[in-house]
Amino acid sequence: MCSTPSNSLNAATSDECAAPPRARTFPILDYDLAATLTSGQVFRWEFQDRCWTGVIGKRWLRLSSEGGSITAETAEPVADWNWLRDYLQTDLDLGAVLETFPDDEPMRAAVDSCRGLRLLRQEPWECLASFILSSTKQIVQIRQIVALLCEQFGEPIPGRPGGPPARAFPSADRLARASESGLRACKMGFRAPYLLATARRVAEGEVDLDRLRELTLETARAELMKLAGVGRKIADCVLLFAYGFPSAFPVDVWVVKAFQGLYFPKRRVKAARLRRFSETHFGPNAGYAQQYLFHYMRTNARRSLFIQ
DNA sequence: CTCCAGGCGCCTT
DNA sequence: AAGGCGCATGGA
Repeated sequence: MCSTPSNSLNAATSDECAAPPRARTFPILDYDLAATLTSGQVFRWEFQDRCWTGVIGKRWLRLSSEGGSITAETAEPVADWNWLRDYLQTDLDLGAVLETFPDDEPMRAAVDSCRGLRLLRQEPWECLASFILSSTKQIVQIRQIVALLCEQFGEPIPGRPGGPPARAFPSADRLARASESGLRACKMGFRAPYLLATARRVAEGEVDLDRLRELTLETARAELMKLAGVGRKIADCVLLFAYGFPSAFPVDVWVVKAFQGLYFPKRRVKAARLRRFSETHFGPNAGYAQQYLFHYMRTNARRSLFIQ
């Protein structure tokens, strides 16, 4: 795979009782890795040498997709791969999710254009911090800010074999000890005080991100929205991308634009109304449907189907 | 040059 | 409750 000698996987599987492998292949159908990693739910993956290179927790890795499988290669041996299975959500029955989508023209177009788009299950702090940085920014700029933040504050971890160290996403503890000007140096502008205040509250334990898993969607959302720089939209992104609440439905400018022309062609529609509409129209996996529409709007549609 | 970007917080009505 | 505006920064 990738640009490395391709014997790592074979060596690992043929050499029983040896050290844990550095590579692992997951058989999976209907998984569009490129769409998934570029669809604006996550901001650190880079495509180079026909592989996707990124960091999950404190592990550097690269992913490649061929036919009916995804192959992962890490910097160091891994005994238990459940962390990656969970992140990629490889056990999810995507077909069952797609079946719950409404059978209307825009939904069909969105699914047809990127069947295999998935939702990841991200680490909550990284997801929360990244989306605090996302407001009124284009995805390319969010990626740049996050990259600078990781370079500046992230813990060095083993990277590509023979290459420089990679960086973990900086912890809340570390960012809580940063200065506002230090954060502004990462080009995040007016978002710096928001990120700093939220990092401090998480670091102090005033908000326990792990505990949110046990709450209802509404209660978890209310907890997130107590944090600086976290409104309804960013809270819903975290609830969907990190906690896996399937009905969390982030409404952003793209979703407003898409729905405006489709379902509310006459009057100007507000985000609150779109959220209520989404609860009934898109079914139990409304969040998943939203991600398909969002990605479709950003890539294929532009101003063809939705905007006359 | 202007316009706008996966918004939020705060200030007016 | 609902609408308007400023906030940094950089693509398009």
